Amino acid sequence: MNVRVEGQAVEVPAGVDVAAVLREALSGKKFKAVVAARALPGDRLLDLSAPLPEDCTELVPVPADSPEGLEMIRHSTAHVMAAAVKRLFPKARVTIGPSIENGFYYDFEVERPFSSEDFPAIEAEMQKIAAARLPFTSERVSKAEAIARFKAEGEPYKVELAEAIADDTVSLYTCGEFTDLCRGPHVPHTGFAAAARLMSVAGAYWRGDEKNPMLSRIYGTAFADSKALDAYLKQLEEAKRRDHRKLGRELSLFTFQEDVAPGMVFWLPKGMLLRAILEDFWRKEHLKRGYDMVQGPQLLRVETWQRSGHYDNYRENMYFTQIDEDAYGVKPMNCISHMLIYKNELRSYRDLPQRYFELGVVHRHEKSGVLHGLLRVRQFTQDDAHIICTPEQLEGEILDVIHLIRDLMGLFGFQYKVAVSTRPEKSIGTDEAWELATTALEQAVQKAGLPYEINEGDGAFYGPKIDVRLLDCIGREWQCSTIQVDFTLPERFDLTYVGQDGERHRPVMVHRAIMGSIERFIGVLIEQYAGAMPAWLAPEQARLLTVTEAGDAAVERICAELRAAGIRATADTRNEKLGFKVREAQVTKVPYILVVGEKEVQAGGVNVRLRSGENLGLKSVEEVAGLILADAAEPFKQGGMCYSFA
RNA sequence: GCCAGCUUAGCUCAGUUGGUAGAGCAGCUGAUUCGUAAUCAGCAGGUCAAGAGUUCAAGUCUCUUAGCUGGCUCCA
Repeated sequence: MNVRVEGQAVEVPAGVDVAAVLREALSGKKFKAVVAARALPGDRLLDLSAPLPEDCTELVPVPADSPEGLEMIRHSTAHVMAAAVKRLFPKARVTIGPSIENGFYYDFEVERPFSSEDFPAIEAEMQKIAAARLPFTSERVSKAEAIARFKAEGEPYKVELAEAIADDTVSLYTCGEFTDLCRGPHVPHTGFAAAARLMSVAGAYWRGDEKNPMLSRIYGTAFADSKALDAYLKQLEEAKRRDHRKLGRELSLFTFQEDVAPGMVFWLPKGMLLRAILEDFWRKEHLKRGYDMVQGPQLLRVETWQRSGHYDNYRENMYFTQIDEDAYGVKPMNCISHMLIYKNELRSYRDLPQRYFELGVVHRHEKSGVLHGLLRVRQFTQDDAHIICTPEQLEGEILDVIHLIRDLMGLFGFQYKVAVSTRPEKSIGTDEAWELATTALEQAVQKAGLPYEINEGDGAFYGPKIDVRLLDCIGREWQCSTIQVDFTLPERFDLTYVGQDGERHRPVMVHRAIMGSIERFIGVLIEQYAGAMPAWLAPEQARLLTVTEAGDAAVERICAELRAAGIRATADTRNEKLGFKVREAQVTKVPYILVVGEKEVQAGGVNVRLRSGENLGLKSVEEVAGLILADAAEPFKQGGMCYSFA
């Protein structure tokens, strides 16, 4: 048979393995860095030791440092780690060990959970296995035989996994004395697992279910070579410098007092100013886009939460308070108030859609282990809105919301992922309603031209949703925007509008948040900009520095002028050396550093230094004010930027 | 809530085989008046997260609780 490899035709006798074909076609050196091959047609990923498929017409080598190659190295390294663990802890039971983004993990059932103190021994054993360059060999056996073998080895989790496989035969991979149930493929030998590092331990439930036993998980990472591994570890260190919790302290933005109010933010003057600017911008943007601002009470009577279903479904996350005979629930969401505002008068189809916007402060008693700086707190502010509309208006309303999401994310340059979540098993509402809402969501995302994935069965019990997730500095995903279609609450609260026919009809409600929570959004924002906020958001836009006290009067005067022009300027007239004051302004990320010394006093201007270190030289006060104001112009005001009403 | 680790001055961290606490930065006081990332000196600052236990003696060993960090489950 004839096969093409990188454009070159190779003559292959039947039954020859993939490695032999590649070796024939490629130079020896190039072949070393190849860990697998793709077979066309069919796009199958093959072990190098696998026999070449009969129908194969083309082979594409998979290099070790390609995304696919790395995935294989990591998956194989997970096996090597499991082999090392079984040598050191023979009683450990193996479960699963996939590759994940940036690494891999393996879950074990052990008497004593692993701690990072176990890492040196495990890593040393892994190095031994890697140095031995043991081949990964695969075999296909009957399901019954695999189950019998895992039973004999005392591996109940593997038995359970094998039993769940639909096929009659299963594939097993062996390296050294360790055999694992695995679909493969794997790298040719354990030498490819040499550039590995164990990262952390974690408890993880078997199959991700809280009711199952907790396993001990070891996270690790692996790369094609040690140089790439070192580069990755260095990059992780760099990323930690952008951690919003560290920057929040360094830039005096916010603080936590864990003993007093765990999971709740104390906003310091600069952080509160940043937040106020962001909120102010956001309110104006909502008014421009046809929303009305409303605000409901912080507490609602318990009976109302019973009616909404929160008392039955969400009680463990709510705070309650009681005075005399009156019991109240602190709101965990804003939707109830918005519906009650809708119901305040009789609505006509001419009034729809009603779009209620609220920067609503909500409290949710999150489990203690999940809190994380600004990104996961117990008291937070949602940029929440509820759109109450007719079924016919649904798709257009959703499209507008998606445009708003796209504009905001584009404004800050965020990378984000969109997912449409469909009807879960436990849900309420008619098939038609679900169909209508899901279609509306999907069509809107498609019309907006956003790539998205479908999360089958991941919707809320009352309706399907769109979620948008942003990445923090080390690549963790945080859900921010959400659009949810809801038929249930309008039903429960008997929302109606009078149609053209004079009859009462049931409106649909869309719950939506764009930033998600102001706290979380600011947290991700700080990491996105590494603390150097754009001029329009910077709490302190310009700082005037004196060289000696001879400049004090000029600096005070210029500072007042800039403030009068609407610039957030401060003056640093402390008796310190200029270098000291410049450094301090620079580390606190002030966008404009304005120096006033003898020269500038005489010329009647300031010396302009940017936080990048660039020096723009002497400029008049008017010039500088113009410069800063242009730089700090509110986004969306600037020529059509980000706008997309197509 | 579950698993592992951590908690020493406002911040970042030292602290020996158990012998009763130390630095830098920040703060305060004074000197210094200086040109683009750290001027010098002095002073002050701690129930070593909280509680209990072992011990002649605990920052150090054991247990309990709280909080934090990284995960799991959940979630904006």
